[in-house]
Amino acid sequence: MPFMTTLPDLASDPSASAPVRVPDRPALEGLEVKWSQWWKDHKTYAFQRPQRRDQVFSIDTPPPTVSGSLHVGHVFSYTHTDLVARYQRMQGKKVFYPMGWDDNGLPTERRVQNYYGVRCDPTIPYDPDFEPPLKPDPKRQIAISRGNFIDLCLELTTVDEQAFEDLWRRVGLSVDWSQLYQTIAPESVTVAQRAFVRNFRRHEAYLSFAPTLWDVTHQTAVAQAELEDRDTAGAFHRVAFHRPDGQPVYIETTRPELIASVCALIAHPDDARYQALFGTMVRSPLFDVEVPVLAHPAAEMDKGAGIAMCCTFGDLTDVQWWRELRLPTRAVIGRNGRFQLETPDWLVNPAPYADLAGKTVFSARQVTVEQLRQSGDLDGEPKPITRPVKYYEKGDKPLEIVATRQWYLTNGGRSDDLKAALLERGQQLKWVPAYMEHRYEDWVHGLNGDWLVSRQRFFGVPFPVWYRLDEAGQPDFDEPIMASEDSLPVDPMRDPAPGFSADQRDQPGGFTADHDVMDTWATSSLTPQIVCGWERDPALFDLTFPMDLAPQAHDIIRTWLFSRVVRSHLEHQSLPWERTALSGFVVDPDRKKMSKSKGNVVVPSDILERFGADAVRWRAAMARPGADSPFDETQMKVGRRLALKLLNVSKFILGFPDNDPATWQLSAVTEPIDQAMLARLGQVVERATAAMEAFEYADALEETERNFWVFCDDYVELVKERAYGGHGAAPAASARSALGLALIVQLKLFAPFCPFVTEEVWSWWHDQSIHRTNWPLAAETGQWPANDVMLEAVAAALVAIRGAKSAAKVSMKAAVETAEFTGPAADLGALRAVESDLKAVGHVAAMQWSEADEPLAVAVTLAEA
RNA sequence: GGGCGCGUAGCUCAGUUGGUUAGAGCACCUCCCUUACAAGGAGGGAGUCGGCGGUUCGAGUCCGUUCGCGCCCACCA
Repeated sequence: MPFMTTLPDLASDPSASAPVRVPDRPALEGLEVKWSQWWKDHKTYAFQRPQRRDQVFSIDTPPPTVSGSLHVGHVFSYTHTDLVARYQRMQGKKVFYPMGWDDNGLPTERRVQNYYGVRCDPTIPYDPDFEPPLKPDPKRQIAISRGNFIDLCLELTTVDEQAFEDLWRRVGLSVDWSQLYQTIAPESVTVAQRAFVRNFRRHEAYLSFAPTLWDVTHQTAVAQAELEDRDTAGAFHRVAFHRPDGQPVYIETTRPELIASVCALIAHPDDARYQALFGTMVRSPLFDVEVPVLAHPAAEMDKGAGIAMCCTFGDLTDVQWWRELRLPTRAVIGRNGRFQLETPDWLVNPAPYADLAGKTVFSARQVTVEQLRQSGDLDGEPKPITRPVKYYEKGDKPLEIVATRQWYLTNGGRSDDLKAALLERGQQLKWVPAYMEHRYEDWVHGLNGDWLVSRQRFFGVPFPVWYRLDEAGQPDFDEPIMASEDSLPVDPMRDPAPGFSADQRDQPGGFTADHDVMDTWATSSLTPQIVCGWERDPALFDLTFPMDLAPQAHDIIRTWLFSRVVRSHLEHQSLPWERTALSGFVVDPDRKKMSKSKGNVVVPSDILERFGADAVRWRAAMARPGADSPFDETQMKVGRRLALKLLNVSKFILGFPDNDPATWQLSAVTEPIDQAMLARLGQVVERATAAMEAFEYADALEETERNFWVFCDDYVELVKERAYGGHGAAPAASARSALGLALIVQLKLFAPFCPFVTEEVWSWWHDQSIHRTNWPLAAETGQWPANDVMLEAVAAALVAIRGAKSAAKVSMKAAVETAEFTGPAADLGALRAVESDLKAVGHVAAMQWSEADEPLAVAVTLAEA
C-alpha cells in the first residue's frame, strides 16, 4: 500500500499559513505563467536525496527528439507520466523525474541541413571562422567540415530545446529541471562509450563484414528495428536464362537490373519441374555469365516461376542463399545507390554494362528492360504488382543490401540463450496495460540478427575505437584499439589512439580512427544509466536504479524499450525498471495516426492557449493507458469547465464573512448530512487512491470528478443558507467545517490532474505548494459510517422539487407550498434530519410525511405565483 | 500471413467476480439572470450493448463463430 507520511492533524487545516485572500473575480487566464514561474523559483519539484531506495520513485522519462515538433499526442503522453509523478510525490516519495533531449543523430542532421542549407563533407578541414549562410538555399547546400557541421547541430538544438522546455513548463510537468540531460552531451557520450567498451570486453560488441541493409539516401546502414515495410509498385519481369543446349529457363524477377550480379538460380528441392536442372549450369542473359542451378528449401514453388535468380544482393533471401550455399559476392550497386562505374570483371559479355554504369537503380532497371527486349530475353511485358518493400523508417527510397563492415551488439537475434533470457526479462517487467507485453514478445521472437549499431553519419556518439595500420597502410580490423574507460569521452577523429602520437594518424605503421557514430538508440538505450549517474554518482545510482517507471508510447516498444532491457541485462543482469506504462496515441477524428505528411497534426500551443493547461491535462487523463483516443476539441471545454468550477466553488467556500480555515474542525461537523457527505468523500479517497496505485489515473479522476459535481450541485446548494448562519451558529459551523475540509481533500485529489488551478486556490490561504502536501487520507474526512440512505434520499428529494419547478417552467427560486414524502421509514427519517436544509434550498413552506412500504416518492405542490 | 486491441445512446467513453427498468459527459430539446459560477444552473428525450449460435434460472459481461475498424509484426523472386 501507499507510502504513508505522518498523519495530518485531523482537528483543523494544519497547513494553513496565510490569511485568506480570495480574488474578487478568480480567473484561469495567466495561471500557467504565474505558477510555472513560482515552481521554478521555489524549486518545488527538485529531487531531494533520501536515505533509502524505497523512499524514491524514479522515472525514465522519454527524451523527445528536439529536431522534431511536439504534437498534442506528446502532451497527453507526458501528462500521463506527470500524473503518476505528482501522485507519488504527494504520497511522500522523493520523485526522481528528469527530462532529456534526444538531440543526437540523423533527425538533427537533417534539420540542420535544411535550416542552414549545408551538408557535411568529412574531407573538408575545420574552419574556425565559418558562419552559416544568412539566406540558406536548401537546394544548393554548402559543403562544410564535420567539425563545423557538429557546431551547427549543437547551436540549433540549443534553440529547439528551449522551446521544448517552455512548452513542458506550460503543460505543468513536475520534472526536476536540474536533472536535465542531452543525449549528445559529454556525460551521455561517456556513458555510451563506457557501455560499449564493456560490451566489447565481454564479446557482446563485435565488428563484422557482412551484407547489411543500406539506405542510399542517407548512406548509412540501418538496423532491423528501424525498418518498415511499405507497399510499393513494381513488376514481374519474365526473363530467360540459357541452358547449354540453348533452351531457355524462365525466371521471374522484380529486379531485372540485378542480372549483372546473379550468382545462381535456385528452386525448391522438391520441385519436380527443376529436378533435371539441379547441378547444371545456365548462362545469364545480356552478360553471358555462367551460374549454377541449385536447390534450397527457402525457394517457394508457387512464387513467380518457382525458380529465382539469386543476386548479391537483391533481398534478404539472397543473403540467406549466399551464406548457406556459399555463393560468390558480385555486388554492382555502390553505397550511393548507383551502379559502380568500373565494369565488373566476372561479366563474360561486358558490353551491356556500359549503359548501366553510374545509373540509379530506377534508371538501370529501365535500361535493362530495354536491353532484354532487344536481346529477346524478356518474355512478354512486365506484369505490374504491388508488394511490400523494406524501407528505412526515415527514408524514402527502398533499402539496398550492401556488404560493409559494421559494429553489432548481441540482442538475442543470434543466440537462443540470450533470446530466452530477454524474453524472461519481459515477463518480469510489469506492463501497464498488461496486454502490451505481447508486442515485446513478438518482437523478440522475430529477431533474426544482432543489433547493428554503427552508422556512417556525423552527429552522434563516436565509437571509441582506432585501428592499427600495417606497413602498407591497411587497417587491422581483427584487433581494434579500444579507449580506456578513464579516458572517456574520446573522439577518435581528434584524439590519437592510445600508445600513438597524433602525427601517426593515417600513416603506414600508425593508426586510423573508426569514422562511424553510434545509432541514436545505442545512446538512448542507456537513458537509465545516464540519468541515474552510472559510474559517475554511485550514491545516486543506488537510490534510483533499477528505476520505478518507464513511461512511453506503444510504438517504440521494439526500439527504445527493448534496447534498454538489452543494455541493462548485459551490464547489470537486471531490468532497468520495475514497470512500464504505455500511452496510446492521439489520433485524428477519423482514427488515423497524426503525421506531418497527412497534415492532421494538432499543435499543442494552440489548444493550451485556448483551453488552458488544466483543461488539456484533464482531457489527457481521460485517455486510459494504452488506448488511442481521437482528438476532440469539445472535450477540452469540459476540462476547462471543471477548472473554472474548482475556482468558483473554492471562492464560495472561502468567502463567507469572517471565515477562518483554522476553525474548520471535524469535531464541529455535527449535522448528519455533513457527516454523510464527508463519509462518502472518504470512500472516494479510498477508490481514487486504489486507482492511482494501479496506474489507472483515468479511474481516479472519474471517481473524484463524479463526486465533485454532486458535491457542488447538491450538497453545496443544500447547506448554503445554513452555512451563512441562517439556522444558528453551531449548524453553520458544521456546514462550514464540512465544506472547508471537503474542499481541502478534493483540491488534493485534483492536484495531480489540474496542478495550476489547485495551486491557485491553495495559495489563497497557504504559503506552501499544494503539490508538496500529502495525498489525502480517508481519515481526513472523519470516521463516520457511510450514510447512503440519506444521500440518496436527499438527491431524490432535490430532483423532485427541481423537476416540479422545471416542469412548471418557473425559477428555482419559486416557492413550494408543500412537499409530501411517501416511503420507507428509513428514508423519511433521513430526510427529516435534513428538513430545514431542504426547505431552504427548495423554498418549501411545509413538508408532510407518510410512511409506506414502497419506494420513496415526492409530491410537490407549488405556491400560486 | 501471424499477433494484439476495439466495436455499448448522434459523438467520446464507463460498465468490477454473469443478477432487478444498461450508466456518465458532450451534443440535442425545454426552462431558469438563483447574491460561488451565464465560459453558468435545473429538468428531459434518446441505446434490440456489431451479427449469428451456445452455456445458464438469468449474458453487455462466459464460450464458439462471423463481420467491421485500428495498431504491431512478417523471406522484396
